[in-house]
Amino acid sequence: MPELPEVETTRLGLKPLLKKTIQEMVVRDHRLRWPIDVNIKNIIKNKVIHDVKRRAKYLVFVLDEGFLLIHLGMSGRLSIVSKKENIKKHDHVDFIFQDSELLLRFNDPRRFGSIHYEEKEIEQHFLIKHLGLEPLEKEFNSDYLFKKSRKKTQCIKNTIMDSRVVVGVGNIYASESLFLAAIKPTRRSGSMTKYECERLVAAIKKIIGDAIKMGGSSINDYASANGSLGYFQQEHKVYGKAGFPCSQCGQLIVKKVLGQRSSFFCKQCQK
DNA sequence: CTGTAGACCTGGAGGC
DNA sequence: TGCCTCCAGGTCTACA
Repeated sequence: MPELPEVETTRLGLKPLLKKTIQEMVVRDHRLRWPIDVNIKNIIKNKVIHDVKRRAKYLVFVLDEGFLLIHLGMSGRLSIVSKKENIKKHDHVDFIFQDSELLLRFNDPRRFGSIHYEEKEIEQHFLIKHLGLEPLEKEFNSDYLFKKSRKKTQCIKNTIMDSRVVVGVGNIYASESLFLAAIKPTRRSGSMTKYECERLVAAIKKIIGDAIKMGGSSINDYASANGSLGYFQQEHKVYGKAGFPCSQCGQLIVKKVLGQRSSFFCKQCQK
């Protein structure tokens, strides 16, 4: 999927939908990570989109009443396209608007994405309520990570990818952040010093912040809502670079599976 | 409570 | 060309 910077890039690309009224939601395939509730299309009909926010990797459409919650999973994409645009494979859902030649199209080959409606408090939704801090908020700091990592025996990479601790640190940015902080992904979380937590928090904020500024990582032609491509993938220092020399020291980058996910790092630079 | 493996699903790449 | 295996941006759920 899109990692957090890609979701944020998508969110920014959805601005043209503000103040538009949803005329119809067309569901061609309801079989997403959770089946799309058959009632949603009736509930959101004629509602106005007042804002599009983001919590973790969830896009939150603020309607007159209630919220539409969309997750892109691994391969999901939201694009604003012309009503005349041909329907392609995996174009599962369309949102059609009143007085508009454009529509919002949800495409997701692997169907790990999801679409939910929450009537009341979005923070109480079952997919949202357990979530930890946003990486860019100031409460996510070295004191917090140090406290959270105490007594943990798991690898630090798994801890920073745990959404109950901090959200939005996906597989690419976890490897990149650990490289920038010069910390081995296999380090036991409980062994992290206060200073290392400080470096890691700073690295996560820098990597994610920079990636957002650059429009995300366009792996496999990932594109934002307006079709533009991101450039952050050109900045990857270790992710997907197994066997290539480290940009810092020249030693070959290695790949190791942690928590069933590929992790990339430099044995020389990361301790 | 913690940590890990399995599950969901499609498609592309590479080997034979 | 076809078939097989492996791998992929996420994260919930079950189980030890």
